[in-house]
Amino acid sequence: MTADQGRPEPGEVTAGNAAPGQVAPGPRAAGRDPGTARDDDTRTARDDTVAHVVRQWRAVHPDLDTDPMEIIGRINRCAALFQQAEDAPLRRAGLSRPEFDLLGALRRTGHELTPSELARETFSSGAAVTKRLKQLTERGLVERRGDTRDRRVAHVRLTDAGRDLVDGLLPEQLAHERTVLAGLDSEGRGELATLLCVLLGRLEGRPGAARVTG
Amino acid sequence: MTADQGRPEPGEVTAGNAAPGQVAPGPRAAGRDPGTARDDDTRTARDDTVAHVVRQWRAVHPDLDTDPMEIIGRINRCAALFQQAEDAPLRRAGLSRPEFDLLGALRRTGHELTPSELARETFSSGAAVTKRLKQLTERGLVERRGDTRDRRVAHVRLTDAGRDLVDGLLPEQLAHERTVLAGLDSEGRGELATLLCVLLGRLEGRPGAARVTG
DNA sequence: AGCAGGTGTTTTACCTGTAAAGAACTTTTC
DNA sequence: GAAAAGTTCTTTACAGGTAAAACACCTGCT
Repeated sequence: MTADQGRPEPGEVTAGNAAPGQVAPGPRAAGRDPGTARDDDTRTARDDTVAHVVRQWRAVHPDLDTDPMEIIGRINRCAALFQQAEDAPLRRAGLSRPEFDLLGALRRTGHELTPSELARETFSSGAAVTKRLKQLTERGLVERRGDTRDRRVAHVRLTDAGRDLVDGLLPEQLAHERTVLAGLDSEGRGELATLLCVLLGRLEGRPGAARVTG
Repeated sequence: MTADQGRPEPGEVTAGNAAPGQVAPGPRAAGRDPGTARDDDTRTARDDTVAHVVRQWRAVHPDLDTDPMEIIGRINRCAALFQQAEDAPLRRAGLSRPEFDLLGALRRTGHELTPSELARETFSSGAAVTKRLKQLTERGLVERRGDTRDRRVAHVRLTDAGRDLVDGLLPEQLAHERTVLAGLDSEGRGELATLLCVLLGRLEGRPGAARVTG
């Protein structure tokens, strides 16, 4: 990911999240589930931070269905770690992620945007955008001009320097993402994208956005 | 997810603003993608905020392989939206998510923890933990006592009020997560957990953590 | 002992985000 | 054509995070 979508939280990550999520789909009671591999003894499998946390919750609340943690916890944690890793190159270029997201929004839309549009695109508040624009303008990465008919609105565009900066950083970010994703084969990646798409569909509002397989 | 993991960014997501959904994505260009299996036209699927953003990038940088965004972008966005949704009940209880994560760490481990252990468990900085503990102590949710042998260290534990608060909130969080996950069938959830586990394995350091099936 | 060096926790200075209020305009409405 | 109402953007006051330094305390070496 990269410029633009939301980060889970403002601030920075701090990295952390761990979450408890959930694990198996199964009707909590039964114990092992067949389909989903998850045994701790067999070895390697399912042994990440989240698995550990889930085990702790189960020990303390044996009655609670902790399955959701297996997914949500991992989503949160993956997001945190991805962002943490990708923040480094950004810092090197003197940008914070929110700033990069803003520049990215301008770059990908290809045209000028008003502050409110930028706020919507980057999922941040208007006040935050104002502040970021102030800094980015001072650094010569964006320029602004007032609207001719409606003097309340401003139009923001990338300078050449801003465009070059984004264009230089983007491939690097994608390359890192590709590296991590290489842990999955092509099929797995497609599957993952599809499943996340369904989830995101529900989160973004669309109720029955489940149709994926036609 | 719930207590404990981190949020992707400190700050929070700020995501706050919610994104109402995104404006209409006018699919400006047609761009089909060749290599990656995925077709957007045939059915409803693949039409979320991330899909829109990816289309924009492809239009501007046709040469760039934007595939990773389909996954990473969705992970980030899902994390942001989940947290945003789950922050509401927390606020109602007078807690921020980082605070809840801290309390959750104490609850699930079942015993006292030192500030450094709490920092590690919640993936946050020591300084941040110090500040949170100060507040939580004032509110009577945690208690601290000094170590007897090493007077530098402190031991923090939940008060009854703190324990009850977590126990009251946790089921609510899980219920919400379950609702969203209901968009996937049992098999899909298992698949998703497995794929994320592989990803997280790589992100958390383990190099060849791909073996999941034993 | 005495002290160099390491660890656990807190403090300080600063930065950035948010919510709410404010300022500057435009559009509505009577 | 004003006043009322709605927008767009900025400012203000404040909450909470971080990095780096400060503290307080242990350990090990001599």
